[in-house]
Amino acid sequence: MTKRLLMRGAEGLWDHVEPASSRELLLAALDEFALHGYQGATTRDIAQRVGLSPAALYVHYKSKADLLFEITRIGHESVLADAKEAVEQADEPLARVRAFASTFTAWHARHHTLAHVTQYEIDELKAQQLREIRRLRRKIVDYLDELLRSGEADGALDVIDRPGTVTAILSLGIDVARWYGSSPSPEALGELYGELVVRMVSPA
Amino acid sequence: MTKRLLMRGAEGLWDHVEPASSRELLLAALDEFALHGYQGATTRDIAQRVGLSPAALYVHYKSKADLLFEITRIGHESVLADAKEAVEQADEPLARVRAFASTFTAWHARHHTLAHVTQYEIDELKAQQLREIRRLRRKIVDYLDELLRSGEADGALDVIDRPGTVTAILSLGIDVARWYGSSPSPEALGELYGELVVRMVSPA
Amino acid sequence: MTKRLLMRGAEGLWDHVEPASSRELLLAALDEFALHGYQGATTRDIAQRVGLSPAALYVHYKSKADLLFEITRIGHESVLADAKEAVEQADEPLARVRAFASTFTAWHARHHTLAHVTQYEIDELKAQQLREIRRLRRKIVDYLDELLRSGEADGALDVIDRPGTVTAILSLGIDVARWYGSSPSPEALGELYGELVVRMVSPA
Amino acid sequence: MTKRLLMRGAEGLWDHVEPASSRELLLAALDEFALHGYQGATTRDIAQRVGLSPAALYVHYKSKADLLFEITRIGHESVLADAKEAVEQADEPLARVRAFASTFTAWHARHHTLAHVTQYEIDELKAQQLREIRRLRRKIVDYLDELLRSGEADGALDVIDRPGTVTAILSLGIDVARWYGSSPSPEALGELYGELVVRMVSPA
DNA sequence: GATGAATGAGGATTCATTCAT
DNA sequence: TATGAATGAATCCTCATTCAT
Repeated sequence: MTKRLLMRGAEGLWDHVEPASSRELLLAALDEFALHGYQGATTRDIAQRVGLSPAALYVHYKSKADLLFEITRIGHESVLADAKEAVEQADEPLARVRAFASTFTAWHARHHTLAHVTQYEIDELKAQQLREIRRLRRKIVDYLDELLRSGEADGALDVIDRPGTVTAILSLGIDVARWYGSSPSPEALGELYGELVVRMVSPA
Repeated sequence: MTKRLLMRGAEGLWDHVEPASSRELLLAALDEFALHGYQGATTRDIAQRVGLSPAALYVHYKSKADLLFEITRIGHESVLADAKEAVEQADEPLARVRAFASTFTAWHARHHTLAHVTQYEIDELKAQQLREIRRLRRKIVDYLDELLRSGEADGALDVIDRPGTVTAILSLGIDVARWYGSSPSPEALGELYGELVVRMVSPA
Repeated sequence: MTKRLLMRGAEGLWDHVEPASSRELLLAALDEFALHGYQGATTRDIAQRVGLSPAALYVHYKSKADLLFEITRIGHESVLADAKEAVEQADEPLARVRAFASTFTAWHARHHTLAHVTQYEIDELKAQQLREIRRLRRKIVDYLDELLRSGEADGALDVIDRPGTVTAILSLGIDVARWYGSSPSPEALGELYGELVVRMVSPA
Repeated sequence: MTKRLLMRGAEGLWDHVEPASSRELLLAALDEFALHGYQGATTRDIAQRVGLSPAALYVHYKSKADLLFEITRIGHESVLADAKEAVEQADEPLARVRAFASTFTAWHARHHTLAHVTQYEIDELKAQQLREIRRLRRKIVDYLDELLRSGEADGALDVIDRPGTVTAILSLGIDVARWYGSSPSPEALGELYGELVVRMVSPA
């Protein structure tokens, strides 16, 4: 079952999207959004990537924005699942923070295409969908915030400014999506950033 | 004269753009790009913001992409100038790194509109202009890298992975442009991030 | 069946263009090009003539230049077919030259709108398409050249300067497209020019 | 005085246009019109060719169409002058027709750039100017017509269809402007076409 | 004479989306 | 499910021309 959880967070990210045409269109949209940005991507090119006519897209999705919504929803759920799972395997507060930071970072490297869209294109969503995405986002912030808070309470962590530190830790991971190409490996990068974050919150 | 330097990097960012219409168009473009993204911004709206006809834009700039280029060029030059000036006022390696991180961060908060465009829209530039912007970008990376290197040589810094740490420090600052609205103050945020970065590179 | 051949070269010029909208757009473009020149014609007016939106044009053709290409291709193929067919019905060299000249001339009068575009707008084509049109053009030149050459060999014709005479004969026909309105009848004009050309190449 | 006439018709075609800027603009317009057609040519490019601002053009000419008018007027006057002068130096009807044809043809080769504009762009003129140009054109037609008529009366010429033959002779010359590049020499081409025309109108 | 700045009126083309089939 | 044909609205950009200086 550990395996199943891992897959949900990582490999099997798209398996549940049915039928195949829907899934293929979603993946094509992801690539096009990552390549040209949401505005720069065209429904024509997305459909063409899958070998369908532009009209076929509307059989599966109500609009171009719907594609973006599905993608960012899956993205946000996936990071959170990955991070939670990693955190739960550690006991010590410091280890838990390290687990969060390195997994969160590694996710952004491993899925940098998805991460890019997930993090930088959400402003293109319409109000209703944007609200739903923001709810997922807040869940991530709250989860990390609680991690720090309980560690502080313990005396196991020395946090200067909790909200500010939360933002900083997330920034380190998110910004990876801006520059990551293929190296260093997601794992190596995650490890390094985990250590940097540990230093940020370790008592002197 | 300190004042003059400060102005070059910060307040007087646009004063040298002449004539007035050129400057106003540049500022209007900046706002529109920040609001809707480069692709989403229209030349009509940019011109309208200044009270000129759409055609007037082309009296001053060869294309929409040219506006973006000018903006990002000014942006990159401004951060680097700001950061350098702050660093030069500190003596100790640790203090210099702190100066860099806090100034770099504060710049991204203070000029978050400009910073947003500068950091997230450069992919829309054509090859030639992109190359020039990348040159400026490398200058910033190299400058910080040298700061860490010389501190390490001194024994004043403990850097785990220099290139990785350079990226992390820059990420902290750059990502501010993604989320910053109006608080905390650029100075406060800079101070916090400066301290976090100091912890990242302080010897145990 | 003679009738069928005649139609291929003349009446049925556009029948094979499918679907109807494509054909109608092509004919509308022909009229607009003839009326205002290629540059002066607008895609808006072309579409409007057919009762379609400007965008509809791009469902059927990649660009305005594509319309011009199709028109000139059909034009060139049609003259050559007409001329060849007429020539093949004559036996004597002099009669064959007369057949060519009168048919070539009559074609330019009968289809003077098409002829105008075919002869005077090809410079607006892009390199690749221009090359293809020039290939067709050379076929016509070569065909007439061979007609004169074999007649000379026979001793049936007295040609002063073969390439120059070829050019002159073609010029007589082509220039018709510049001035022709509605009279004299294509047939009458063809007959006259046939006779003039016969005089040009008859032995004393 | 022969010299003066020659110059009026040929070399000194533009000398009388004053001041220099006016003349240079006219020549620049000629080149641009020949290169891109009247519609395709831009006032910007015309002015740039002379090193002036686009606005300068309007100091010298009322509009782009005015430039075209001046050019075509000069062109028409020049051919007619050339042809008349040549005809007047011959005595025999046949020789006079030959002189007309060869000179008219040679002019179109020698001044093929000017000839192109003169012959193919007049439709772009506004009614008033078009009328004036047509008047000049009719003068040429009438002159040639009278040449044939008097030759016929003499019995020196055998003309099948006078108006048709007039058109044919003019066509031979005019069409040169469509294809002429740099060879054969204007004189050689004129000689050939003169001979072809002589054959057209010689008694058996 | 000459020009820098400005503009009104388009111009070709693109695009998300619809709908009858 | 899928698509060919169609479109309304927009987009960037161009151009002949004007006018205050």
